[in-house]
Amino acid sequence: MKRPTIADIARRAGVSKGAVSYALNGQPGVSEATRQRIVAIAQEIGFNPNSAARALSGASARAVGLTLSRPARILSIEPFFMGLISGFEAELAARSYALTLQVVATPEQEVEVYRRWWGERRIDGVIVTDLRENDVRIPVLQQLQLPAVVIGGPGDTGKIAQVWSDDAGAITETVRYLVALGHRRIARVSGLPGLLHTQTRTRAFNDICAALGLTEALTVPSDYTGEEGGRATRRLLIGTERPTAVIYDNDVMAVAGLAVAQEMGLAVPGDLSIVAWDDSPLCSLVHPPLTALSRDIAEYGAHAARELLAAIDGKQVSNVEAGTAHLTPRGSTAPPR
Amino acid sequence: MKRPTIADIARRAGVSKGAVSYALNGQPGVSEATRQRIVAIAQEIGFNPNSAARALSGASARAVGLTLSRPARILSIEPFFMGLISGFEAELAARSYALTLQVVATPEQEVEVYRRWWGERRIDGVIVTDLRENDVRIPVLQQLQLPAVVIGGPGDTGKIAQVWSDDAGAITETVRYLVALGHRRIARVSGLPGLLHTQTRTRAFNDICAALGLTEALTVPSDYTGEEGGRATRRLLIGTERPTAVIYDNDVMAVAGLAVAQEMGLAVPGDLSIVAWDDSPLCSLVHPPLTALSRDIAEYGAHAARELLAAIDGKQVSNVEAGTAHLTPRGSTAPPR
DNA sequence: CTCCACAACTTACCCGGTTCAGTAAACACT
DNA sequence: AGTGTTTACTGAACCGGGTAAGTTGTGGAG
Repeated sequence: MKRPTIADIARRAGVSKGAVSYALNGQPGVSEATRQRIVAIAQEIGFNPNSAARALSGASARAVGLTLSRPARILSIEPFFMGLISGFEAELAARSYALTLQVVATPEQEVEVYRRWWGERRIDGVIVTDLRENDVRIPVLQQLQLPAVVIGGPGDTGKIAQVWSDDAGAITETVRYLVALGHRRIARVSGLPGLLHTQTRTRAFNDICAALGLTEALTVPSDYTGEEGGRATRRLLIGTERPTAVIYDNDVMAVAGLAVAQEMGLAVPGDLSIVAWDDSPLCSLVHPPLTALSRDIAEYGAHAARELLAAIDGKQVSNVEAGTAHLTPRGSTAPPR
Repeated sequence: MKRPTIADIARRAGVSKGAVSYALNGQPGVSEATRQRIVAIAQEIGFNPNSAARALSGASARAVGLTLSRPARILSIEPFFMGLISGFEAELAARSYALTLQVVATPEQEVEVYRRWWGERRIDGVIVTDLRENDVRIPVLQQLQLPAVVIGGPGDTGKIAQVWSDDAGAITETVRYLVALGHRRIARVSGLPGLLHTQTRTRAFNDICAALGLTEALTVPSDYTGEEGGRATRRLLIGTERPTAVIYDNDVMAVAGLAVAQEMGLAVPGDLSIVAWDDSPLCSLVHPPLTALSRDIAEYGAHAARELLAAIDGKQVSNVEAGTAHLTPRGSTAPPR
């Protein structure tokens, strides 16, 4: 089948290509009557502008890029990214931007992908996740002047917009809640230590524990996988002075931690309370259901997409906080025995 | 920053644009010495061909499309799709094709997206998941002559290539295994009944149960969500003649089913054996770990991507079976008490 | 020495939109 | 009536690659 072009429309409407272009883009330069006639013809023959031609003549590519830099085995089970993607999509589809995805292994590869995309003019902007300290991607994006939005700060990203949620506030609330229940030995199994938001959480965790006089606040670094989360939990629970509550940096590790506790014959929440960060259906469907730090991840993604589209439109955007995760108590937390 | 173009390379190399194009694409028409000089310059200035220009001049867009047609709440937790995406990516990245993603709500919307992508010349082909009976997408793809690969057959897709795994064989093996353990009352919680592979599984399940003389083989339709899976499980377990084993069509429902059993005071696997379809880390990290039907989903995706790229290259492709899921026994299956 | 074949290029047009400069007609204003 | 100004267009250049057709230059055969 042949794709209809504006030349086809122009011929049928008896006008020039230029007039068709003005009419379809809502530009001034054609009369209302002509515009309606042209739009009707476009509708009728099912016209869609060739995105390549459009991108080539200076306009935008109407696409944004997202790189995912976790190994496949983590990506497949981590609900966070799919939630994020759904959120992006809702916003992007509304403005008919496409989302281009690439799975990468390292930040260096990610930089390569950004350079390639930029050179290919394939995308108008990128969404950057998992901000690190002195992130190598930031200077590259600035150099290329590629519109971007960073998720996972707050951090130093210069003029690049950020969307973040108040992790410090959330963890503070959680520790206060556990202490109110009577817990004194609270541990934490964290995500990848290189990520900025992990560091933010760890700092806030240490601060609030110190403020409340908890001397044994311990953070065990992990990597978001269930296996590692389970191992970290086992290590925490074999000590003589085992914690009575553990906070996990994602839901997958929390579920794994729950399984380890059950396997070791500990009652949850009687012997051990568990809190998961990032609520997902996963938390509700295990037994007992997990107390979790909930936030609307899709909305978080939608927010980021809106900021990115604004940046692409040339609007100066600033750092935006997208809302704090709030504690959703379920069956996995209780006063210690 | 200005993007380098072939004109820049041509100027620096002292040749014409055409020569550069021939050199970079490995076409005859330039001497080996000139080619190497041109390639070196391209390398040096970090040249990437503008994908829009390339797509416009008749060549391919070097991108393929994937639509995901499940609600966000299912997508976020279902490990299958992320595994599939990782698999695609591995293959696509190797040939530097981009993956364009769109989340849709209905098959009709999906068709709209295909039409738009085709009109925009944004993609060279699409990957179709969740094949249905009399799928509305198939005739559209044939009409548009858009290269495609279908995942989730086997079904009637005319000339469009299919990649599928032998679900009937897998479920037969599973039922035989459970019967060998001594189970006689085996139930199944299925995925969306409209999907062709769900129907394939149901038919095979009924057939093998009949062949083995199991009269109470019951399939309860569900929708892949944990909530629905849990509800279906509860309905199965409140009867007087409750099943001693349940097979779930995905891991999420299986985990939910496990939680329901635990909540109802049933021991797994003592009172109830559980089998999950599609192994994911999720199955190993609950307690007890779930016996699952494993297949390499990423490889499944990679396979599909290879077929699609072949179809785009104009090679005639046929239906391919991508390997059967095999039973991985873990702690959730045992002889009934 | 002439002619031909072929390699190694160059030239020019194509793809399908966007956009700017130009133009003719309609209209307003003095 | 004559002079701007505005409206509604047209025509052509342009984006950056791909490629068919044309042009050189070189070497070998006769």
